[in-house]
Amino acid sequence: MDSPKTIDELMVRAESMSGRSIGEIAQLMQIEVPASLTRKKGWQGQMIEKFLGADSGNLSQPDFSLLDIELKTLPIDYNGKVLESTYVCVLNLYNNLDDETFGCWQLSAVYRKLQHVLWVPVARTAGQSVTEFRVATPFLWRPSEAEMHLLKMDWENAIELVSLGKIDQLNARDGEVLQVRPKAANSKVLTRTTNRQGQLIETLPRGFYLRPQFTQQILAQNLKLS
DNA sequence: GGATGATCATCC
DNA sequence: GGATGATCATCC
Repeated sequence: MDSPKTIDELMVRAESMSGRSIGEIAQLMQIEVPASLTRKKGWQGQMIEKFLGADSGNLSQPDFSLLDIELKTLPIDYNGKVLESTYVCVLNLYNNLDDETFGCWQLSAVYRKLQHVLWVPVARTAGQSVTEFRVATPFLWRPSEAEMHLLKMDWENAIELVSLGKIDQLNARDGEVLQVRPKAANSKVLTRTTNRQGQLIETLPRGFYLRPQFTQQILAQNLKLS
């Protein structure tokens, strides 16, 4: 599918998925559905990207580059409860002190990606096959000033610890809405960072994630509007 | 039962 | 390894 040229075009495509099962959408695209997501964790998100014509691949930029919109699928149950946190992007641990943009929120990948998001909630229940998962109502979201402030606070706190070489003090308990958790193939993967003395060391790669309570509120706001 | 830390697939 | 896409699995 070509990349959509306008927001309207994107939303028409997104809305065409509403109420359809994953099996139906996969069939339209002639893609085989895995029996389980255990070994295909990103499969659903990538299928929906393809269906909507996302064009960024694995570049570090919003999925729809022309529109500057990021796509996120959101796993929910049939009561509308958010089931998982939402991965945003990697946390750059290699803080080059010469890089004055390192601590700049508005230049960060988190800001860039979250300033405009197309959420595609997908409902599922335990024991259900992936084919039976069902797309709920996709919606566009821009963080409110208050939401943006919360994100910025959490982001700045994380970045400050990294800048000080205190990545070891940063864990998933930090951050009101945006947290930092491991993001790697396994716990033995290493990436470069610096310690308190500014020496180069290696540590586990981390990523930024939105807490489920936060995305739950985003979902609730949208339900009120529709 | 929810949250934290661990892990899986793919592309380059 | 590092980016994309995330969910799994264990702990508390």
